[in-house]
Parts: sequence; C-alpha cells; structure tokens
Amino acid sequence: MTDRIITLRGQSPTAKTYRIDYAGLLNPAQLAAVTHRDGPILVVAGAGSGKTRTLIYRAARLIESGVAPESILLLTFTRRAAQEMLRRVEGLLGDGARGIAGGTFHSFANTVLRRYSNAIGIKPNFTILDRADMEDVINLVRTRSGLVTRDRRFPKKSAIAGLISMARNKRRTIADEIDIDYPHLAEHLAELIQLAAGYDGYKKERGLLDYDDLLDRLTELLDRHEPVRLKLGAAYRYVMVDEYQDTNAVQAELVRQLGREHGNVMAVGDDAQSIYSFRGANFRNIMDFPALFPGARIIKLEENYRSVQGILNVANEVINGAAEKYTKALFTRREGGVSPLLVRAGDEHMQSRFVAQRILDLREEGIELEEIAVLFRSGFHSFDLELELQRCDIPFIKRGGFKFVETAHIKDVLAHLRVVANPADAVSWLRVLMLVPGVGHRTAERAIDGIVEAADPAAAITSALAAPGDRRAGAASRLADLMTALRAKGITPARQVGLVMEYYAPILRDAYPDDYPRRQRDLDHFQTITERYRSLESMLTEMALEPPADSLGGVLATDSDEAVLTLSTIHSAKGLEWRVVFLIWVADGRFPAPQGVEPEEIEEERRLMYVAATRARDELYFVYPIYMFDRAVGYTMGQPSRFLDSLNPETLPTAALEESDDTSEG
DNA sequence: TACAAGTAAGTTTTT
DNA sequence: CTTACTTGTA
Repeated sequence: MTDRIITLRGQSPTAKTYRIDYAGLLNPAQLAAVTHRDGPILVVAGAGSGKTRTLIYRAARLIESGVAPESILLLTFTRRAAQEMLRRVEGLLGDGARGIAGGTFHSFANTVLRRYSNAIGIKPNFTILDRADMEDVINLVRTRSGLVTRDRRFPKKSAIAGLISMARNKRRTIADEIDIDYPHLAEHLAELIQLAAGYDGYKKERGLLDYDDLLDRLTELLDRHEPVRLKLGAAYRYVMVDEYQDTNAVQAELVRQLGREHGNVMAVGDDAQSIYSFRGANFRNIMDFPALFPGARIIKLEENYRSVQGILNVANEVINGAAEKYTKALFTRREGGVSPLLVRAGDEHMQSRFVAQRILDLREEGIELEEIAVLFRSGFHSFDLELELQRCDIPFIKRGGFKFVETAHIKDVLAHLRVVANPADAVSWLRVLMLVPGVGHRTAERAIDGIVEAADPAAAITSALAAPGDRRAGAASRLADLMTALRAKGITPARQVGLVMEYYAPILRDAYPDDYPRRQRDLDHFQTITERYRSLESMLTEMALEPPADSLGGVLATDSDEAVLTLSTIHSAKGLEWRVVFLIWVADGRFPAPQGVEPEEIEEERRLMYVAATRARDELYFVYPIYMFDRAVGYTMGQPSRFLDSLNPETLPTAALEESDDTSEG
C-alpha cells in the first residue's frame, strides 16, 4: 500500500492554486493580461473583446494571490461602470472581494481632497460646482467686475465656461487655448483672461470647486506633498484604469502620480472608441501610456465575443473609412444571425412607428425589452419616439441628454440645502434670495455679503430684507424660518428636502403656472431618492458627481424592477450591450452632428457610430427619415449618414417602409 | 432705481 | 426651452 499524497498549499509561489480556472475561462491574450502581476501594462481591447471581463478577473486573480482588496484601486468613468465591476468581482469571489476601492476620477479626487484638504488650504466642506453652477459664477463675476455688458458679441456664459474648462483639461493657458481652439474669441482675449482669473479667485474665496478643480487640486496635492503621495501609493498598490482612451492630460498626469512609487498600473482602452475629445480627451493618450510608464507591457484583445459577424462587418467598414488607422482589427466566431438593416422612413414619425412596431414584434418573438436599446446622437432625437412609445404602452427609461439636477426647480431646491452645508456659497445664496418675491439680482447681491458673513443667516436675512413695512417682509421671514429649521440638529437630508419643498411649493406654482404639476412630480421623486442619504454633504456631493440621470416619460425615474426598454445617447451607452440595437437619425445633418466641421471632429463622430454599432449582439437597425425638419431651412431631403457611404451594399442591405393598405394593420 | 414681464434668438455629447 | 436683452411698471 502506498500512502495517499496530500498537497500543502500556499508555501511556495509555484504551488499556488486558485479557485478560479483562469486558463479555462479566458483566451490566451486575456489570460496574459489577467495573470500579469507587477509593473505597468496597457491592454488595448477592441469593442466586445472581454475588456470588463479581463479587469474583473485580474482583480480576482490579485486577490486570490494574496493582495488585499483595499489596495486595489479601480478608476472608471462612471459610477455605474465601477459598481457593475465590483458586483461581478463579488460574484466570482464572494465577500473576499469586498473593499476594492473604486469610482470615477472625480469621485476619487473628492474623497482624497476632503481628507487632506488642510494640506492645500481648502475647506473640507467645499461645495462642488456643476457646469450650470460654474456658469452662474462666471455671470456673477462678469457683472461684478463691470466687464462688458453692452457688447453683444461678447461670448455667452456657456461659451466662456467651455473655454475655461477646455484650457484646464488640456493644461493650457487661456491665451493659448483661445489661440488654438477659439480663435474667434481673440478680440476679447484680455477680458476673458481677466474673467477667468476672477472666476478662480471667487471659487478660492468661497470654498467652491468645479469639476476641473477636483482633478487639478488632487494633482497639485500629489505633486507638492510627497507624504500624501507616498501614503496613497502605499494604500493603493494596484491601480486599474478603464476607458483609458477617454482620459485627458490632467487625468494621465494623475495616473502617473498614483503609480509613481510602484508602477503597478493597468490601463485598458480602445483608441477606436475615443468619443470625449470635447472634454479634452485625446485618443493618442492611450499610445502615450508607455511614455508615462516606460517598459509597459502591451497586450491586444482582438477577438470579439459580443456580435455576430454581420454586425461586426458594419462596424469594421465604418471605422475603416477613417482617415486614421486604428490599432486593431476585430474578428468573431459568431456566425449567422440576422443581417443588419438600413431602414429608410418617410419622415420622423414613420421612423418612430417602425421602431415601436419592431419592438412589439420582438417581444412576440420572446426578446425582453431589457435586451433592446434605441440609441441616438443627441438627447432630443428621441422626443418623437418617446411619444410613440407611450402611445404603444412600451415602458422605457432614457439615459443621457437632459439632466434633472440641472433643471431650474431641482436646482432651486438644492440651492437652499447648499447654503446650509456651505454658508459661504454665495452663488447658491443668490439663487435662494432671488426666489423671494420682490427680490431681484440687485437686492440679492447687496444682501449677500452680510448673510455670508453672519453667524446666523436667518437673522441676517431678516435684517436685510424684512424691515418693518417692507413689502417683502412676509416672504423674507418665511425664508429666515426655513433656514433656522434646516439647521436643526439631527435632521435627516430627506426631512430637509421636505422642508424646502413646503417652502418652495408656492414659488414653484407662481414661476411655472403652465407646468408646475410636472415639476412637482419631479420633486416628489427627487425626495424619494434623497431618502437613502445619511448626511447632507454626501447627498450634495453625489448630486454633483453622479446625479440621477434616468428619466421615465420625461419625469425623473426612481429605481424600478420593471423590465423596460432603454433609450440612450451613444455617449451614455458606452461599455454596455444589448441583443437588439436601433440607431435612429442616421442621417447627415444629425449624425454627424451639424456643429462639427473640423476633420478631427468628423473623425470623432465616425468613432461614435462605431461605438453605437458595436453595442449590438444579434440585431442592428439603422433608421433615417427622408423628410427632415430643420428650423433654419424648413423641410429638407434626408441623406443617410456619410459614414455609411463607403459601406458595401451586401454588408448593410436597405429597406423602405410603406403604409399598409389594410387599415387594421399598423 | 429696481423689478417683472415680454420678446427675440440660439439649442451635442459628460464628469 | 433657455438665455439675454428690451420695454413696462411701482
């Protein structure tokens, strides 16, 4: 009799065994990326090539190798992507995966900055400005400094905000940025420089940080305070960055700083899917990764597991029409399926009817609404379709485009809460005060300084606006009472929202006599959402960094388990996939969007169409209307998008719609 | 002087 | 639909 052999695990690296059969579950390229342990690595991953899968298995592999989950940092572009990833790692490893740090660049920056705020002289209770807030501040600074109000040609606040933000994302001075990207604003150079400086000063003074500040100040913190950098480097031994092609110069620098001590940085991305240059991203960044981390290993994932060959052919032919050649060629082993189709509709409404009808048929065929998406270039492209879907009782959720937290009524409510969290937030005070009947910007601006300085804002409001005999006394004292109530100890954020809504309801009715019920419904849903927050600060931060963006029938959506169709801008659909995808408004003048004229902008639109096509697994429909309405020129004849010009007719067959003679059919 | 109401023009994509 | 400027009113 021979003895049984019992293996002792975990003593030597060679004897290491893993619960997960990595070699059996991954292809050789994925396996190479997943088992890569130390040192920089760049994974160039084509659409549908298992990019997310690779990230998840790498995280699992690290943890199984003894790396503590807390020392893994996963940076993604959306919180949704981060959560999805953490969920899937937990699916693999169970509780062993708990504790992985992750989030967007901005939310990570927020967390670190609040902890180390004193090191770079910012207040820990800083307020985050979203784009609309930024524009409000710019306007305020502009009027205060007496800068150009008469000149009609002076750029609007949104253009100024775009300029300032772009300069910072590309790490340029205002002068350089105007020179390179905004030459038409050159005549206002001096004022714009002054305005940008005023804007910066104002934020510093008031404890305000905009999106760009979050990244910039974190970079500054890491740059100037070596102990902090070393601490973070030690805390996060393994850094993984998703969608690296959409990073800009600031984010690339941040990644470099975070990985400086250990070099354990994995960047994953696809240069052909770079669609955020308007935010300062440059798809060439991904090719510069080896320059950032010399000696970086490069792995390409080129096998597509998502789409059938017919869909991949469309995607490949679209991207092959690009002036710039990208780094990979996708292939798949998924043969068969239905051929993609280019559908020509008479007008926009026929386009909508076709999509709705086909979706109903798909449901008959057993395809759930959850497995279907309708994608489009711009948020407003789906308006007509939304009406048609409602008519057909097809439930849907819309992502992207319009944002609820940027609507006036939600911003109004939030402003009342923001002044509680940060009494120095003068822009929010301005908004709050101007809502008081009888108070305009003049009165508000005069009252602000006193209120900001005051230990008790309620008393300051009373003394500024509610003098005896003042016609605004009643309204002002209601505001003062509200402020006192909001500052009560132990009050929950949801209760605070409730108090503000009580105060705000009559103002809402007054300001929007035509559609206040709809806005009121929004606010009710908004209050439901706020139930889950424990602190006002965390709520306000999340509203700025990850605002609720989904809408149901034009109203803010709350979490629901109902199976629904997805409508989405292509930008918001990134990284996601569906069995069936419709792409509507595939017409020149809509896609590419008419605003882009530079060759580089057109190239990005082409990549955008590539992203759209590669979202589909089994069926793909491109739809466009012949009769298009344009406000500028009236009705015009629609042409298919120019990106389809070079396509082989066999790759994308066409179909036309006709009305049924039989009135009993659609 | 300051507020409110009314008019005319421009409207991509997101943290 | 929102922004920015113009006109009307207290």
